[in-house]
Amino acid sequence: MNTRHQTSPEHTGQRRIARTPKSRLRTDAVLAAARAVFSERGYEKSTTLEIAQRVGVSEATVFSYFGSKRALCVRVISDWYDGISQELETEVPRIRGFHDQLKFIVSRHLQHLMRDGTGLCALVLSEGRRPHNEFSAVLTDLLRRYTAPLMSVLAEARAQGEIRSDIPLSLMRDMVYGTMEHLLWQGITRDRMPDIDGTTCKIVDMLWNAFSPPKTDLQALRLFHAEVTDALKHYSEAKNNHDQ
Amino acid sequence: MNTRHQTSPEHTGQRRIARTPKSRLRTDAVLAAARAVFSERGYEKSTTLEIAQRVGVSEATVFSYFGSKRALCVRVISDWYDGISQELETEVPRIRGFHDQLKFIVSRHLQHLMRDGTGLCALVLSEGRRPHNEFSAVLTDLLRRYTAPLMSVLAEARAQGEIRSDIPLSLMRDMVYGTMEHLLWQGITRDRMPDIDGTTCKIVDMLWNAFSPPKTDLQALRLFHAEVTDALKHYSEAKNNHDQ
Amino acid sequence: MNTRHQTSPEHTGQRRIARTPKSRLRTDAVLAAARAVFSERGYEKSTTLEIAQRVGVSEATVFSYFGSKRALCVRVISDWYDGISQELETEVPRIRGFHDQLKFIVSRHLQHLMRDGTGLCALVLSEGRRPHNEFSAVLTDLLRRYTAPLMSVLAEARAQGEIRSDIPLSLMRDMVYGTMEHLLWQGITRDRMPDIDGTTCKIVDMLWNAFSPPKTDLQALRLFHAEVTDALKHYSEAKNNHDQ
Amino acid sequence: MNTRHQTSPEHTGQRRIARTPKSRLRTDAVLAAARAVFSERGYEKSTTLEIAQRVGVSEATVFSYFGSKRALCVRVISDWYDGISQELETEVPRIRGFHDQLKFIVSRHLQHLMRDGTGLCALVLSEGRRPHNEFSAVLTDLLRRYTAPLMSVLAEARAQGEIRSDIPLSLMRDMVYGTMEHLLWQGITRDRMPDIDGTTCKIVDMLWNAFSPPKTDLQALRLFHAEVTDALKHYSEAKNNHDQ
DNA sequence: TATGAATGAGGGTTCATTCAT
DNA sequence: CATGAATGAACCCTCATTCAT
Repeated sequence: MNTRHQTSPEHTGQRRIARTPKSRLRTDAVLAAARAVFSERGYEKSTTLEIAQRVGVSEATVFSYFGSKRALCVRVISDWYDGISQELETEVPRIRGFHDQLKFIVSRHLQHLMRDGTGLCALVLSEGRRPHNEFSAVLTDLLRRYTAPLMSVLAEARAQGEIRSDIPLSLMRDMVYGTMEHLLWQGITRDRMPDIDGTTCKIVDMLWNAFSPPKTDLQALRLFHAEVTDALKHYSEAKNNHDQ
Repeated sequence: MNTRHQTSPEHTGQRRIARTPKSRLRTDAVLAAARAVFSERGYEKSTTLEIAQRVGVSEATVFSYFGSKRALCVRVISDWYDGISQELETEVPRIRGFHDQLKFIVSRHLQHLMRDGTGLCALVLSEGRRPHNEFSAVLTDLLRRYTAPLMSVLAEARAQGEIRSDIPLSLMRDMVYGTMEHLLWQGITRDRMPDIDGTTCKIVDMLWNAFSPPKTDLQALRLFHAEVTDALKHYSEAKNNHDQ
Repeated sequence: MNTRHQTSPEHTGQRRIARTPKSRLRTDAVLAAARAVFSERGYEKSTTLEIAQRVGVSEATVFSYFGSKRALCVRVISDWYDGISQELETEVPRIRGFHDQLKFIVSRHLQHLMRDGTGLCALVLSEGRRPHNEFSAVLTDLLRRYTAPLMSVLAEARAQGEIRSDIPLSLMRDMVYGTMEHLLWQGITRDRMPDIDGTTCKIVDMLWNAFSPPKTDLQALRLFHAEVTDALKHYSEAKNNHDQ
Repeated sequence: MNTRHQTSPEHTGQRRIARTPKSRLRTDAVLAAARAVFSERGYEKSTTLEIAQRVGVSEATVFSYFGSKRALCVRVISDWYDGISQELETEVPRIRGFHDQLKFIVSRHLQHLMRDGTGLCALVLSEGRRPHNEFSAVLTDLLRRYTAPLMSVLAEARAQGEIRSDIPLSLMRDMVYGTMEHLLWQGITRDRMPDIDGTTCKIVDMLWNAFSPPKTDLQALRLFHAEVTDALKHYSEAKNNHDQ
């Protein structure tokens, strides 16, 4: 949750605050409050004053730890991406088989998005994805890292012939993430979140079918079925004639 | 594009403005400017001043036509939903067959989202979907109407046994819309929009497979294949024995 | 006082306010208040709030007329320079003779600097002359225009042989303006301003002597004096001898 | 550079710091950093944080040595005045003759103002001369001491009849300092400083002429010339008559 | 002695909204 | 009907200064 990757300390606008254990607690407290406020109100409607008040410090203190409102929000979103990215990077490679890998990714994703309530989910999906906005520069990299594990899994599956080759991987990725995110949007809108396990299975099942190679053997079988049926018909007719 | 359904005049905050043809032109001009500005900047960063300036009127005039910035934005988003909803409601019933209906819906959806540039797409997907925000009440209904045609199509397909019955229709809807929207987000982020026709086909193909009933016939065929193969083996063995 | 030269309306950051006669009065009122506050406190210590309060309007109104504190101050300083520049440009060419031209320039300069109290003088001399500060760009041109009349006068005087040619004109200019400005600084510091007319005469007299060509005729006269004295001495000696 | 005259320790706000050799080094380091920062940014735009960082200590430490930002700046300016005042007080009395004394003062002044770059010059001339500002009280005395050597030289010259007596000495002082400072302002503004020696000679030459007593002897000479010429004419006429 | 940390007190600027004309 | 003008209410951010450790 705190392995800073792209944003070195200097770039966060942090000022005057050293790295003592005590200040570390404050940093986390501010981060938690910011996460909460941004989640509840969205970026624009959140105020640094409210964040400060929730921590029980002055606004100036917040600015000591994070040089600007924007930097604070970037950090909140970064941490979210860091969390799930790190988990996927660690766990996915240990899993064998495309089906289980996909299932793991979907499952964890739903968990993460739902864990901090609907608000953070909205923040990440909404504020974190506005085009040309102030965050894009930083977030582009985060997004790439975040989708990388799925892309690897898809690429390997394709190499193994486990998924169809007539569809760009990016479109498959869109289907995976899009389905989940839309599902969550609906949940957010209606304030009712779905059951994770059941939903995971259903989604993965659909995705599996969507990604499976064209059922050439199915068609072959149908052909075969027709031929055999035809053959048997002739055979039985012949036999009948013969027996008669 | 302008058949007002859910928002009666009072709710838009409209004041003092009669419904003369002239005022009608003004209304449309303001709406067009608002659509442009909101698309380019997002709701929070748009200003009523800029909207007024693009129309060439004063801010006060804008407020005469639409009582508040919020009402104006609601109207812009409503119109977008109205447009596509109306089109789907009219056209979809004329189409026969689940596959073509699905294809039509996907195709039109992509078209609409991409038509006014990435901005409006972002507005609808982002501003128009924030939880608990000022728009939710109105937009919930719009969303329902907007997804209704797809839900009908899915329901009928299920009734016909054309799609699997072990998955909630809402999850299928999430997969349809989610895939498209994620695809568009990516396009927005990278400022490069996909080719509509090709993408439509690919998406529909994947969805078709995802939604198809468990391949009971495939499995039946496999079973049949096994049986026939076995039978033929016995037959040929018997024949051999017989011939010998 | 209001012939805007370098700063076109758009560059002043003015917003929303048209050019009606009424708004013109407000503009002037704000300008007057700003001139007073900037004069009393200097740029950095002045607040837009105080300026607004002196006019009896809200801060926001001030920002409607002048887009920023800086623009307001630039305008105050510009107006000062405009005033004196315009006067000099109009009047100086009508005057014959280097001495009277110089006298006019010095006199008017002292008048202008002292008219609005010591404060504005300090503003112009201090804030308006900081190197590399936010105003420099605009003020460089103003300064040039402001010193141009003197430079012309000096150049012409030099062409006429009325002033010495072994000193750069720029150094003469420094002596003219420097003397006056230092004089005023002293007055500001001690809060006691000098009498204009008497001081003007004294300054001009010193400058006249400073700028006059090396007294070649004086030296010639000295030589002549020596020769004549010598001659007379011989003459009287000769006469004495003769008389004896 | 550090002979404290007017500011006793209490007035500088200095607190808690003893006068150990070590603390002395710190004091000097802080002073040097402050001089640099104030020079580069001007008083208002300088921050105690930046000063502290350049020394490599905490802001609190700076406040231990100098009780306030203001006190620190007063000290910087005081030191500058101390430096030049002390030099002038020591050296000027050793020089004989008004001309050389004036030349020395001008030369040293230009040197000092230009030595630390344009910044300190601007600080002293601009921040250090604002009316009614927080520094005035202290600086008035500094200024007096700083101008004293010149005033003495002028007073003596007047007593000797070497300079005209119809001009207040203060006005002469304004011309001396004003010329130099304006010259330097121009240099600062254009970021190009003049050559010291050549400029000194030219300035002193002009000042010399400006201050010289009214050329009563010139007029006497003219009168004398007229008389002698006349006398000679009569003489030659008489001689002619006599010879004929 | 030195400093990490906190903050009070503003500061400039923005903008949706109102209302008299 | 249209609008010029005014503004209340925030908002983000800065920084000299204090104080416990």
